[in-house]
Amino acid sequence: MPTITLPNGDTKQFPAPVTLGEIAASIGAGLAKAAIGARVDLGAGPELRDLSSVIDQDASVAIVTAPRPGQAAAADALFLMRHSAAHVMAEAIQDVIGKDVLLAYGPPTDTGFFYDMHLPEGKKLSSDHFEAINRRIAEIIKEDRPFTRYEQPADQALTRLKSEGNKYKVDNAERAMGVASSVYRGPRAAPAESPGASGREAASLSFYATGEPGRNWEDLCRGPHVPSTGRIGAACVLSLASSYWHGDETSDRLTRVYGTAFATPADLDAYLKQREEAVKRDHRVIGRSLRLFHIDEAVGQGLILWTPKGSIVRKELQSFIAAELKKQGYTEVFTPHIGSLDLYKTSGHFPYYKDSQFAPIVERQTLERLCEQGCSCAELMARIEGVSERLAAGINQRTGSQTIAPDRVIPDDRLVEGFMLRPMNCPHHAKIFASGPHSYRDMPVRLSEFGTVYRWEQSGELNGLTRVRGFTQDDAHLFCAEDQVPAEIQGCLSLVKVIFSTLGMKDYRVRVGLRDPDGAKYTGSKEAWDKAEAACLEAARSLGVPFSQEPGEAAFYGPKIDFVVKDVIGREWQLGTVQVDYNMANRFDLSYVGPDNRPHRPVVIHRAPFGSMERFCGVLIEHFAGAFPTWLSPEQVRVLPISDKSNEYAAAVVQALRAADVRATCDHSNDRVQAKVKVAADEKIPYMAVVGPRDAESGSVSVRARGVEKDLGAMPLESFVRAVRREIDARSAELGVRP
RNA sequence: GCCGCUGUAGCUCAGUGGUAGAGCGCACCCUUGGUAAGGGUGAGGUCACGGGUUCAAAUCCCGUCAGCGGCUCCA
Repeated sequence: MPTITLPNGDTKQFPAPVTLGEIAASIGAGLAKAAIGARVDLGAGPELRDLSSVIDQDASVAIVTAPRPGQAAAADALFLMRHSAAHVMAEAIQDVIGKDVLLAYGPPTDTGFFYDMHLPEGKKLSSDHFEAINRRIAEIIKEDRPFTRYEQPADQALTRLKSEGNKYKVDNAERAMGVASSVYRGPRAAPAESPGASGREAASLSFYATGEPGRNWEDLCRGPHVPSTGRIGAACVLSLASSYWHGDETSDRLTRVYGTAFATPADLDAYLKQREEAVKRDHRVIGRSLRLFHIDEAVGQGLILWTPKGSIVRKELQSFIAAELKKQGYTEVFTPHIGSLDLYKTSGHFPYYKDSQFAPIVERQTLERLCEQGCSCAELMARIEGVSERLAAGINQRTGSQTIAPDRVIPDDRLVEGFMLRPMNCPHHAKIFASGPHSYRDMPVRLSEFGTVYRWEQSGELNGLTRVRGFTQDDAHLFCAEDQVPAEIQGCLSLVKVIFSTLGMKDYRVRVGLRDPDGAKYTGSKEAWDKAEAACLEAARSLGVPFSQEPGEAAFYGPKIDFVVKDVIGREWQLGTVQVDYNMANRFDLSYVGPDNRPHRPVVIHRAPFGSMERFCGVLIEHFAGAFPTWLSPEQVRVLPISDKSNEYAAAVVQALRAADVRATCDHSNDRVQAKVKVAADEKIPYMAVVGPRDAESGSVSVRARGVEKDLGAMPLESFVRAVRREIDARSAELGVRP
């Protein structure tokens, strides 16, 4: 006698087990018609289920419906459609390419779905096949075949899958049954689930036929699905990529086919259009057309050349944050881009991350001498990577923990000294702190620097401004007494908030990176980590925005609070970051004198509200689609003389603007005004000042603001200059000059 | 780093074995025009780089480099 609780609190009693479809029908015919699945809570948390699923105990049930025309589809509905569309696409691909394509894993994602598959030797799938595949997808949807679920005892199902010769499905089934030996930490896009596991004990495996089992296409799958293919509004294949089986780079390489589905063809169309539009916002495209930055093969991969226009944007951002830092009592320092290898052995960067740093720089004479002595490459490496006895003893003594492997320690006279391009700024700042005595009265010491760092990123990871090999952090290190940590974290978070609110960036998420309980890469004591993690969580809670806690995302020296945004393609990038570090002070033996006249260890906070200037500017270009607010615009006003006859007055206008520290130029070309307007509009310049004989006579300018179809009319030059100046000073996000 | 795709003028791209092309941009000339492209002329190319096949290669093959999309990484 199941009692069903509906979302509005009503309850319904059924004399016998019922399907979710029957429950929908009992509520209303319209609902039954619109239903495509249901969200069910049997007491263990809500889960999505098929309409055919039988409920034989008390439960909360919310029917998931396909949206009415014009209504936005709910996440659950899209999930069901996309999960189902993955099956339809896989069937279509097998129809087009061949039945011998081995399917591996095909989950829904945030914006669609993908299916990983293994193509048999000699077979190829390329975008040339998309048209045929999409046609077949449309046919299958039109055929409106039911998604038919059936179950088989696990051992029987496994035998069958083995006979079909698809090792991926066999593997899926084994994992679903819980017999797999290794733990599957699924790809981030697709959280680990047990494909085909029908119950928690997985005594049986479930399959879905698109139509009639045994006759139509089918796939091992745990579900849930929409009732029939026709209930997938519209679906299409989008792109091809590659992936590793289980995300393991030593495992098989698979072909990943991305697709998406929407409730209606109109929604799908709108999505595809939006994707096209997004590409136009790509910072690499805008960066080239607006000449904001340049990457040159001859300079090197992932190395940014800031052109004059981009440099203005970056410089304005730096001045903006510098003013905020001054308010918070920071002091500025300058340090070199390179440091002794020993420094990074002390800080721990070299042993922990040597593979993601540029190779050490060793003096030429030393190398020549070693060559003459017949030193092998392997020997050289060992002697560079080794740690001196003195250094190892010091580090171990201070931290009390074994941070240097014994085989790393070699006699000082065998050691080859070198330098490194710095991967982080903190060691230099630590040495500045250590260079003089500090009283508790002077704490915290806040050292800031726009510090450029270099990291050896894998070539396949490089991406425009967002992932580079040399970048400048708006870095600072706060050396605090322990009881100052919470307030200082708050101060850092407020910087990030000022940046985001000034620039009108609302679409970000906050991530608290904690240590992975099984991870071995971390340095420092458990007690220190516990304290640091508690401080970060406390600060995140006070932020007033939702945040996620992510084990394994911590830095090797401490936990952190990150601000993450998405680019136009939907990829996530970490921008601002605040990291608590209880380790660096130990490693560098930093101290301050407390009120008790005894030395105390400071706690160090690393923070970079922009993160990296390169990445931030990349994201910012996309945020504004290149149309920067006036204060950030490389060119703020373009003066457009009607003809040569007005050149003299135009020059006077430019001069007046420049005198007020407004970035202005004049378009002297012999084009007509129409053309000059078009060019200035394409360059996304905030204001145009059209000047002709009439303006020269009255001392006015005819103003046109970006994004406004018509000109705003004439206004006195002086008031225009004043208005623009006021807008810049306010760092206004909007163009506000009006006559 | 791995898989796939791509690489032709400053930019966007056409050219599929037989003389290297277009539009935009650039230079110059005409035009002196009041708000999203007036007209003309011209310069500009080791067809990414290196090898191979061929009478002949931008085009076919191999390798390298770089870019793009993923994956894997990411202090």
